Amino acid sequence: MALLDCFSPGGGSFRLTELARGAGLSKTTAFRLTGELVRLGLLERDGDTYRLGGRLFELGSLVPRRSSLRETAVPYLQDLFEATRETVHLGIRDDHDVVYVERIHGHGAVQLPSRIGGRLPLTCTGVGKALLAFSEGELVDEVLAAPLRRLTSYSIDDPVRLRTVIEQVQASGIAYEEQEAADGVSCIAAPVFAGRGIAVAAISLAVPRGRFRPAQLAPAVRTAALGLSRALREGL
Amino acid sequence: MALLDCFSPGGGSFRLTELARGAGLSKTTAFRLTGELVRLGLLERDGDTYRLGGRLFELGSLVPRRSSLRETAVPYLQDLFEATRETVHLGIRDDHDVVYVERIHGHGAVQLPSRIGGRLPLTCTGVGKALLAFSEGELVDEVLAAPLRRLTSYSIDDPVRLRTVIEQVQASGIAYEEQEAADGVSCIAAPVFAGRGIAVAAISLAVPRGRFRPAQLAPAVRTAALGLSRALREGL
DNA sequence: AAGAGCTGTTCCGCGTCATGGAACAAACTT
DNA sequence: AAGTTTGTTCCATGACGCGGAACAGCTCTT
Repeated sequence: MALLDCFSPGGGSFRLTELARGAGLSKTTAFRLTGELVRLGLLERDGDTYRLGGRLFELGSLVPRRSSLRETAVPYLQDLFEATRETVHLGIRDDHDVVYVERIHGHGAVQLPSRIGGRLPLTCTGVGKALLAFSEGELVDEVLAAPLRRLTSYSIDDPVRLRTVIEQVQASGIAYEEQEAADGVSCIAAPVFAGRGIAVAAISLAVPRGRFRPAQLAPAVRTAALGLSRALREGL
Repeated sequence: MALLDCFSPGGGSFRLTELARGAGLSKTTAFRLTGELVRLGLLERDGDTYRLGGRLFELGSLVPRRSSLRETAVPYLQDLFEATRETVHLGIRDDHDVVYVERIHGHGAVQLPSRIGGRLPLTCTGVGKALLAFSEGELVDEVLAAPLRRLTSYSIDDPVRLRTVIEQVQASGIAYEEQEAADGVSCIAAPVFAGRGIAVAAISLAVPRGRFRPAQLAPAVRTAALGLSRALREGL
């Protein structure tokens, strides 16, 4: 795992020595372990560089919560994309982060820090705020107690201000985010419920700041989120 | 890996004893190893049952070939879905199997054996035939030499017949498949090229047999495949 | 009610197998 | 041509993973 974690931020490829250093192993053991990982399909070797292996992709696609959610969500994300032609996200919460499960975009999509399987702080993203606002008990307090991470100069780092934002989300059922995750792009999100009151996922639209029209986008996002919520309830 | 492989066919959840048996380990070591895997996030424990962990999803999403292909392909798959409203597949080859990388479908989608990250024999699927027809040198011979697996009663198990089918695909640039992977559903596919002549992926449409109109679907599939091919070339 | 068959969990002594330093060859840079 | 990388092999040492045995909690059976 120490070796595989070297790839965690953004994939890519590494040489043996880099992996050994990154994992804190001696070159000898790194050599033997990478050989083993290649044999298992978890790593692939191309000349003298290593990258993550296809086996990981297959195993990762089998993770239950993620893959079943994704499967039933796709049609609703699809509808939302067709109605708005903007980048659609589906995310879930893990600890204090949002993990993106699906992302649908058209040809000229804006560059975003979100990536399927990627993590971002709950507090900097529309999906994160929607998840946080409808999370169990003391999570909001926990998150507000920790120092708030920032991704841009617009990211909210004041716990007091963030709390009122969260309360607005709870009242309206819609979360906004304006350039807090990436410069020049705003975001509108809605929570997805499976049972009572706590969100199991959230859907968002990421829109270039120039054409951000919340009044037109909000109903579409809500509709998608409600449709998915209903589908998840019926699926059970 | 022996433990993780227990989940390989279709995910789900298992108890400790099942995992020990499935992996060929003593209950004691299975206990210790599952504990370790849970600690690493590769497994999740819920009461007395285990399932694959979120970490695997994240690592799997970082696998380079898969994720970059997927990222640039999504808009084209999107277009294809909107034009046809049928289930869209994107697959690559691994050994003698096709591995599905993306799948887009609408609300009333047909039940299919294909799943993202799932494997099916090259010879039973549209995507597989397209990949096989434009693969390197001796792969066709290799595949035809091995006994041909069957998924339905329509699956081709005669090497001679399959060879002529492959040659038709090579000539036309379009692969057909009729109920060879699942009863009641047919398929039309086109190869995606990155450089010269060998396919790096393939795009397919899966259509209920009742409304399978190849003449109307073929141009759409080819257009999507050509568009993606161009995007991959320019991306490099 | 009390046993029989499960489950997951802990303990522990044996023996294996992973470890990392040292030495090596090849391919770079200087 | 010397020097510093790289990946690779060898090997003695000892830590640590191994599985059998024993235990505790549970559900059924009788």
